[in-house]
Amino acid sequence: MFNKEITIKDVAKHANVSVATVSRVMNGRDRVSDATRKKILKIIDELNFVPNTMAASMVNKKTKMLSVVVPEIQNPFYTAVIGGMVEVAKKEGFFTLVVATNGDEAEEDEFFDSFLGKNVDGMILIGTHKDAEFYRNIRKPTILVDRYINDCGHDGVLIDNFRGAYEATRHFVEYGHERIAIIDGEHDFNDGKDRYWGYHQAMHEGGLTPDPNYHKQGNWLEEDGYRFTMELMRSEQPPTAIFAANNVICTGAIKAIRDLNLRIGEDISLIGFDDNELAQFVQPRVTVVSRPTREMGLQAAEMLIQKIKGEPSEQTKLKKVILDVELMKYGSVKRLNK
Amino acid sequence: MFNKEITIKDVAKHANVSVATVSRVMNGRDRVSDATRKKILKIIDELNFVPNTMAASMVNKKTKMLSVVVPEIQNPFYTAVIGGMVEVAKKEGFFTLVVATNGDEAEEDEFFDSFLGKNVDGMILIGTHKDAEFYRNIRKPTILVDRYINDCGHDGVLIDNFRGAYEATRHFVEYGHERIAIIDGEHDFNDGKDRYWGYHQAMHEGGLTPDPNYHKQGNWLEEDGYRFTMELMRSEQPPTAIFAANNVICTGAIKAIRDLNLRIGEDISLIGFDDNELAQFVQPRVTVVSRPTREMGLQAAEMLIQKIKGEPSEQTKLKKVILDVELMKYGSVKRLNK
DNA sequence: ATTAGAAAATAAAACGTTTACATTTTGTAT
DNA sequence: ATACAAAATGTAAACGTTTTATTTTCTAAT
Repeated sequence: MFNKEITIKDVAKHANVSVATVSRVMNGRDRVSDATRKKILKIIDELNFVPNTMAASMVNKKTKMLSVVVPEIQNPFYTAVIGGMVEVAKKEGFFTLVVATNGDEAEEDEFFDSFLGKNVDGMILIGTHKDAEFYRNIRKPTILVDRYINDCGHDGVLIDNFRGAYEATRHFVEYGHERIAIIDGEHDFNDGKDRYWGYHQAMHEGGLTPDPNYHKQGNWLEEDGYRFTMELMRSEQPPTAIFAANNVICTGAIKAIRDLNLRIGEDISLIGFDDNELAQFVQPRVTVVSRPTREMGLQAAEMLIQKIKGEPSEQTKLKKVILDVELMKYGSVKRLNK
Repeated sequence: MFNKEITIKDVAKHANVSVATVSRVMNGRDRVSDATRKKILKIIDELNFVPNTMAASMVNKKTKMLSVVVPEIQNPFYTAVIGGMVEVAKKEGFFTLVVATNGDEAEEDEFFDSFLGKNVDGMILIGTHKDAEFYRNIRKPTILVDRYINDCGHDGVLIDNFRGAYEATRHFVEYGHERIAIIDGEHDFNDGKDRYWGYHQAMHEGGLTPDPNYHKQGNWLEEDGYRFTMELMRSEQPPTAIFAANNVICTGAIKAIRDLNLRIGEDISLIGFDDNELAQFVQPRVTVVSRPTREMGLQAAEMLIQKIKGEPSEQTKLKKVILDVELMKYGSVKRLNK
């Protein structure tokens, strides 16, 4: 219980060699004779020696730690990204520091000031800041996920938000819908903005003019989905279709539709962006724009580690990886024409 | 981009003082004249100096890092615990390392070997190992959450699984149910075991003998909930009530009931352990044994930090904190008697 | 003006590694 | 046996802090 921590020196002493030799067998760097290697390995095992990574970090400037910064830790989208990242990181021998900023710029600042500044090899960032300046100040290898800020100076892993919304809306149009509503939120980040304009373009291409009364902007929250769906359906001329621009809005919409005693795919057609438990449960299952959440984490982590390992000279051009979305048609859209 | 990292030495040089003095103003430890303090603070700000925590850790043996080890990172129960923990940790100036073991003992071992052994001030552990030995070998301040192993030598934060299951079952009995089934999993850990015996006791107290045919043991998975519910309801003499011993089993049960075209609270009564999205959605809402997930994280983190800060002499007795559960009656249990 | 004592500041050791360079040992060809 | 290259190991500096022991500076009482 009170035995002092065992250091490389203890191992060296027991093995009758210098610390350098011990260090060498641990890192497999230089050559060491087979005999001594075995001897040292045995002693390491006997003494239960585990090297102090921080001491090592001091000299080689690698901490073998990554960090992932997300707005909140309980949203399934973020945990999926984190899950993917942790998996890759572990495989490559990195540990992952998880930081939640609560979507608060000040908290994000604080974090950067206090810790990250120095001790992490790289990070994956789902940022809250909206100014490119903030991101340009980050000197560590960094990958932006989901929310990309132009001129930020970092690589990104994104999905094609525009296309997702476009496909969803086009699906409505093809099925003969004309009164198509969209529930989204502030256009603070490109992702949300793109979704709106994807909707917009598909409307125009279908010969429809987006009606401002059918565009409900909240805060991307479940309660917005609920409230606006109620509002829309109780209006004089309710829409025949609703596009819920993110997962929780969709959840809210489903609940509202239920509480209004309406039938999905019959009284009202619905498409959600991003899958979710409820959309899968109700019948018919809700058609959704599915995005590869876990893959985003995997991809981002791979790019990050690549970057960390790579020569500094390999300063390639900035890279944005756009992962594809897919419209999963499950039958929550009623066919009106033909 | 390529400017060298700024160290405490640079600050000292610019301020014309020794590094010791700079260190002192940073830590507020010793006294420093007001004039020099101001001067140094200004320089720190100007140079944008952020101290290297690892170097500091080397000498004072505190990393200001906590770690939380969970079986998986996508289960809402674990993320809730993590969320609570991260919140407390941040407030106290600690960062949180998240480790997922995938419920695999070998992975858990590997983790302990490689990193945690030394570089974290303490940890919260939702362990996969079943042997007390494993836990006794952990020399760091550690709090076990949810799954407690006797004689492990660490404090724990738990919920009253026995009582939760007992209350649920008693509720069934009071409403006149006699054919009460339970779907659970292996009794590897005390939590699961206790739930079964809580059910068991309530049955006996209600003058009922638990029927082995009504006890379905799977692997605590959603598919088990689905499969066993199907099985039970299609049997010759289906139960009138089912107790789903965890959140995902309950989800599976709800889906099965839906697919069987049965009505919850009418054709079959259901109680789940731990709340979940679906249980909240269906109508009537499913009665659940609710446990304070986030609070578990908060409580555990507080105890942990307390322990870390405390004098080593304060070797108090082991402490198990049992948080209370609550049976939330929402109407998925039909009244059969009276 | 002197000096004791407090206050402020410094010098240097320590933390546990890695690694460039130096030295010793071993092996090989003459 | 000798010379020399290659292999194995050792020595010591470095990483960026904190902290103890020590020195310098200041304050105030004589």
